[in-house]
Amino acid sequence: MESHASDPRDRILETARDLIRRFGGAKTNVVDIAQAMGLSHSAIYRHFRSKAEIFDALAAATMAEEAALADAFVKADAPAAERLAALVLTLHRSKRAKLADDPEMHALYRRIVEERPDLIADYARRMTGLLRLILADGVARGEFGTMDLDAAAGAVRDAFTVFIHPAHVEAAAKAGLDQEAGLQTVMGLVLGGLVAGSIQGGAVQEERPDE
Amino acid sequence: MESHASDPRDRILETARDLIRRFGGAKTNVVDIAQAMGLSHSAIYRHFRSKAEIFDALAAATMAEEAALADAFVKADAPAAERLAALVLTLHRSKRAKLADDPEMHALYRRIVEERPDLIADYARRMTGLLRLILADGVARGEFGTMDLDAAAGAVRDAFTVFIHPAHVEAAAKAGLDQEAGLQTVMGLVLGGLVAGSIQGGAVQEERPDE
DNA sequence: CACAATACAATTTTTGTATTTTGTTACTTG
DNA sequence: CAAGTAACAAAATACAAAAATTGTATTGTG
Repeated sequence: MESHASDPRDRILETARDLIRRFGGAKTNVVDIAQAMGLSHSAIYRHFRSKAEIFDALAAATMAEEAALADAFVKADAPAAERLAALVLTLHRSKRAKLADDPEMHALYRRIVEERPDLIADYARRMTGLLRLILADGVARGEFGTMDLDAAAGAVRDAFTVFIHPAHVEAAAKAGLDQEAGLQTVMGLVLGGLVAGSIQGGAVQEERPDE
Repeated sequence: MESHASDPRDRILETARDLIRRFGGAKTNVVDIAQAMGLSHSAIYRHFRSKAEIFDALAAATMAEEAALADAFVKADAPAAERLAALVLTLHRSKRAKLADDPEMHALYRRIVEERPDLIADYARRMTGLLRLILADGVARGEFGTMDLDAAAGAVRDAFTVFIHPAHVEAAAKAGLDQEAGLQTVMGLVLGGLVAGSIQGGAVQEERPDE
């Protein structure tokens, strides 16, 4: 886990990120990245097997940041309902902020979400795991009723996907809509359901690749 | 509301649909449609102002079919919870079936969903209205607790978007996943929340363009 | 005069080609 | 041998010319 700024992989990623922010993902190529670092482009291929791997790594980094953001709420000491609500709201705002502050990186992320279902499946799995932890804690604390934790975590993820999926967030933003009120309402509904308890999967709950 | 097969507009739409099914939306042009009807292409322009209008009308027809499908559950005489569950499940299965049986028309629909937020907003509005009717009935019957109907209907729509939005349904299908179990679980959660009641909007609930 | 065909201008798509970019390999250098 | 360069083949991209498609205006016909 060494994340020195001198790790060549990280330096490449940071340079790439900088170029993408300035000129966009479409106009950034491997030669440019190498040039910005004072190297020949083939030096890059010592550390990444392809251009796609560089771009994927940037998207993966974004996902990791979000997972870290979410993780804070899993570890926090507060009622599960509060943590769940705060987690989802934070992720939503993070996506919105990224769209506004860093549109080129958002566009890259959005593209990769569309063409790399496997990366998304991993991300969804990780996030669902975090949700599961909060739900389990909520049950342990007596806040929530009984439930099939895996099914419930997947259901919570699905119910909030529309507030976190970059394509939906972007569509809402372009239409000039604020999704936060809707998010709060869905949260009210879901928390009501969780408190009522007896949540079971309709069958074995599969993994879902969306998000 | 005359829908004779002899209405020229309908005949054009049916011909277009047939060609799209056979050769795909990309390879179907106005000249082809006219040719298939034994007309010159300019005759088509007596009835449609542009090619886009033809394609949009096909998507709108699909939306109307779904709205009709949903409407049956609004009018049915059964507990609101049952009707709500059946409505959402039916819409989900309808999208899945379309994807499997009519992939070219599904692709066209998916494309239009992406590039015509206004059409989608209308569709979402109509569907949300239907959901609202069921919710109102549920409250009247004493099945559900009190709620801000507009906010609740929007929240239900948002929570199930992932099971009905063509992009999500397609992504799940491509990954070989069945979404029905997840849908049932979300439904359990949402119904729990609706029964518990006291659902309010976080603020004034805006219209949402997704779906 | 209603309706359809033809002719035509404006776009858009396709095709073939030149250029750039990617990714590999063989070769330097400290 | 770790890190990099230079040279090169393969693939992707950009571009310009040709072809088609779209949409409109004009003309023809029952």
